[in-house]
Amino acid sequence: MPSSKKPVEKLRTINPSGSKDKNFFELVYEVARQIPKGKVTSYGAIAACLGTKSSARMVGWAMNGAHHAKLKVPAHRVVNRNGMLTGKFHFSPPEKMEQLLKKEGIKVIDDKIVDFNKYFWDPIVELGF
DNA sequence: ACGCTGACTATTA
DNA sequence: CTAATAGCCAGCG
Repeated sequence: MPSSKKPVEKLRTINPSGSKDKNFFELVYEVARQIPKGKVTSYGAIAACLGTKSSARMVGWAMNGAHHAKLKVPAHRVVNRNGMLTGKFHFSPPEKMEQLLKKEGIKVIDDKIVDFNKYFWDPIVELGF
């Protein structure tokens, strides 16, 4: 990953004529915002909620743009399937992610959430899917 | 226009 | 049990 460290502002340009792709990013942000404090979820869960469970990577990519999004998105509450903070290095200070999680009552050891299953928040279930 | 990379996940060896 | 591989889709050189 030597390259590809550019601002994702171009993400807004991906939509030529108001396709649904733009909506996809919006949906990701929306779902992420629904995550209650002290809870976490995975990229795959959000992807599945949107119907694109096979494209969990796109959710992660959406998070990339979440930082520049107008509305705040608790990206720190979104981790991978193992409960590991794989995206911590994408935060302003990488430590900010686990810092926020610990602040919300979630224990993080070695970049991994303790009792992940216990704090897991499934959008498919919680949002009524 | 082609190919590599990536905040993922599930499957196969 | 852990390691490698294959789908996934959009952005960038």
